[in-house]
Amino acid sequence: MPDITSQTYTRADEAFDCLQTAIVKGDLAPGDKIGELDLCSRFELTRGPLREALGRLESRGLLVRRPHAGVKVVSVSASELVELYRIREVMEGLAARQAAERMTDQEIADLKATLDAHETMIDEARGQAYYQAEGDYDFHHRIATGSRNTKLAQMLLGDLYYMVRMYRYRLSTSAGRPHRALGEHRRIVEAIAQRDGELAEFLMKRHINAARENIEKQIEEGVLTV
Amino acid sequence: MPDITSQTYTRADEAFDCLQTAIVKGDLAPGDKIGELDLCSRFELTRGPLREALGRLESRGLLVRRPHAGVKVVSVSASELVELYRIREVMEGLAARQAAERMTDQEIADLKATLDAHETMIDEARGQAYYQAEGDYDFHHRIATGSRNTKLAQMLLGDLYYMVRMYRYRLSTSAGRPHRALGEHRRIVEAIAQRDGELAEFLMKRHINAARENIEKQIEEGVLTV
DNA sequence: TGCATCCAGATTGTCGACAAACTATGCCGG
DNA sequence: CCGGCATAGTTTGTCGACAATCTGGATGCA
Repeated sequence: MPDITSQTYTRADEAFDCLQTAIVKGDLAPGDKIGELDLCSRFELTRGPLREALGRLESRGLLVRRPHAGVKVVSVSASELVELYRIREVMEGLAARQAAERMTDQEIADLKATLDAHETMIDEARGQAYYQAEGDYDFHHRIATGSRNTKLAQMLLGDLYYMVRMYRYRLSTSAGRPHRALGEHRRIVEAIAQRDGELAEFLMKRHINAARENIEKQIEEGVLTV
Repeated sequence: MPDITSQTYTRADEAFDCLQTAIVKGDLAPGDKIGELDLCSRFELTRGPLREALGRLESRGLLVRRPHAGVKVVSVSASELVELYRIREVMEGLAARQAAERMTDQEIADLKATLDAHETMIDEARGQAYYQAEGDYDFHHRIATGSRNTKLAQMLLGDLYYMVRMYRYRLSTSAGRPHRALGEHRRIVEAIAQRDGELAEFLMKRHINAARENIEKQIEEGVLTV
């Protein structure tokens, strides 16, 4: 019997993961024209699997490809980043509502514990920005999966979050925002724990709206290029 | 100068389109295990481009792939179809709101003309189901692009609609629904024409909600297998 | 009879090489 | 001096073949 857990990673999967993280972490800057054999030598694989991975990345919108002309990392303008948050607002609002209806008590308890861990991290102020960013991602990740909506989770985790994270390292978290964000998170979890889907949706939408406004402020201040 | 409009279709693109339409039209039934060289002989191409296309389809959620075990068309359960409509509700609501804010007067006029064309088609009752289905798709398509939200349109047109259309041919449109749907469309367009984004969003959400309830009714009646 | 094991066949993953298309450099004409 | 064009070089798209892995049936044993 084939071990169902072994998942047998193929070279294409490996290439896909490597490229995706490379793009998200910024090792491959937006707008870069990257050659296929450059990537082959960098990741120790041949062009076959690589091209398959490139196809997947293109389909997810992280790469743009012009036939015979090469592939370059997609460059998301600041205005498009704002549009991304508008999508997040409605989709994560839905996720929060469904999570309130469907999450198990155990999952909710874990979610609370996660927030406690985030709080100590923020209070200790060590690597504030990084940990806050990862903690934020963790929080939204749990709610997306908790919605029990397969396609919704797939779209959020597989598409939107990667594009948002591409720009996360550029965004300066304004002082005091981590604490405020944590408070918003706590209120959302409370609503979920009370199984109040309507409230959870409202709070989540407002939470992401606040994040969007924060970004728009940075754009006006010229911190982020349009 | 290379003609920007010529787009130079590559074999992989061709394979992608062929497979996508084959899946949507039902030529490849959900759950089918399909072999790579079967597909190669069917579409007159080799495994290289085919595998690239398969990677894209998999990334879009139309196929599932297990290493060394082959690829099969994704089978969306009826409950998952309902979840899809929940996503559509919030995303198309957003699209309608942004369309109300951003569509040009010309686009709105075209949209109205489209609805008029649909009405005559429905009244003449020729190919009612088919034309209604295509007309409905056309309507939503225009609003998605009219939102000027690149990623939103991409997710709707490139992901959700294909999965919904996979099941469209199974859904029996209940008598009188085309007329009612057309009326709902008209009201949405009116709101857009008046630049009332909030109302457009509300009406669109209600419109898709009605479609979802129609599907749920069919599920209860056993028309659609769960 | 039922179950586990093994083997054969077919299928998938991977690789290297050939042909077509684009980019850039240099040249020519105005 | 500038713009357009031809050519060389590189990169991409495509193809066929080899090796690793999974599926299904037959076999042996309890």
